[in-house]
Amino acid sequence: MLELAVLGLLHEAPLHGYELRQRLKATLGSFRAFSYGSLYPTLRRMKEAGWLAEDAGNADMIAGAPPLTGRRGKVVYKLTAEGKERFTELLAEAGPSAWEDETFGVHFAFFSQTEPEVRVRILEGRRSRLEERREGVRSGLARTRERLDTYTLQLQEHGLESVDREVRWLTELIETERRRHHQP
Amino acid sequence: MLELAVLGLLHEAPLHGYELRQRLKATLGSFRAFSYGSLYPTLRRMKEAGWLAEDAGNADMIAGAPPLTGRRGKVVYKLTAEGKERFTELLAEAGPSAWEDETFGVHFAFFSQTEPEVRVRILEGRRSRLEERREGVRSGLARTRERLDTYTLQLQEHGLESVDREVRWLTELIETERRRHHQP
DNA sequence: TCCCGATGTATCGCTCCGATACATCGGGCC
DNA sequence: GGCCCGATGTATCGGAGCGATACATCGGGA
Repeated sequence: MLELAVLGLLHEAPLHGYELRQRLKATLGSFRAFSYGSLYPTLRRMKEAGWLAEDAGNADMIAGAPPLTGRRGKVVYKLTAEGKERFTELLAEAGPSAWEDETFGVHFAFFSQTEPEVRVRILEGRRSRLEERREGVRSGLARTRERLDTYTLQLQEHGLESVDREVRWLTELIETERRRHHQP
Repeated sequence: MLELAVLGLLHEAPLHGYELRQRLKATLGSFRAFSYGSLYPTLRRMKEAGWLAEDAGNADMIAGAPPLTGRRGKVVYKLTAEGKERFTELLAEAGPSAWEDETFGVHFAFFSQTEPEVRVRILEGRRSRLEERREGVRSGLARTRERLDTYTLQLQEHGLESVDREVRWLTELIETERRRHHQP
């Protein structure tokens, strides 16, 4: 997952780790954070896989960096051609890997670079996923309602409403997509 | 986390792994699942820690189990005295460990066994946690709104509304708690 | 001058997930 | 009678991500 996010962000511009994380927070918002504990290992793995390269030209140099001391640290990453290819490849995926809880947000964040049909398929996939879950919870709730204490019940119902809300949100998005798609 | 959930469920009745998981799903609902991949190792760890014991008396025996074949499998777990103590101890905690994203739901699920003041403190802690996050997202959004594409924006705003909703929910719960608490 | 908070890179141990592997049991169907 | 399938049941493995932590530099304000 982080992989896709990194590819997406570096697709716009080369960045170093710290800034990457800032962008991650700004882009995914309350959806997900991604700590350095996953970021740096992921960057290493991706470099090894050949998706990215360290941009040796040091970022600080640009703004007339202080002449003394050979600048250490600040490793700037940029996408390689393979990295860009990989990004396109991942963006084209419209399976469960794109609409599960942990993944959907990241895919959605890069929807503006995603094919319209893929967008719709992901949104619909996500929606049916949630509808399934809603039915599961609903029926479980119907079966065990009387056995549950107030708090458990409250938790369940709040969860149910959250799911409902997301389903409605998705429905709106899907309709918007269809309108845009059918009369461009 | 799973630890608390297991303690809570076994506090009500002895269960075997499979049923434990069913209860986990039924109790936490859409909040969290906990797969076997975490459940069984956790059970082992907890047994080693002395919080649970395998109830040798086999569950199937009760309903006049088929006489042939020495019943294999079906390991029934029950709390030890130390386990019950540990549960009480965990229930009394009212720090961040009780109101973070991953933990709050589990703590909430066992609120009926939790001290009223602890309940309120956890609810309030959770609420300020969410309010903090909301402010973070809001200000980030204000700063970068024009730079974001439609989808990223949509994601942020949906996230913001979700947080808002949960804050409102918590506020209601807190008020209910206070009413109950002050005039019992 | 000194210290603090932001910037910056990096690792470690841990929890949890998803996939997978098995084995058994009861019921429905041909 | 025989077969298969879905529910019940126990268990492990690899991998992703998190939170804490360490450490170093830099700019600015007291």
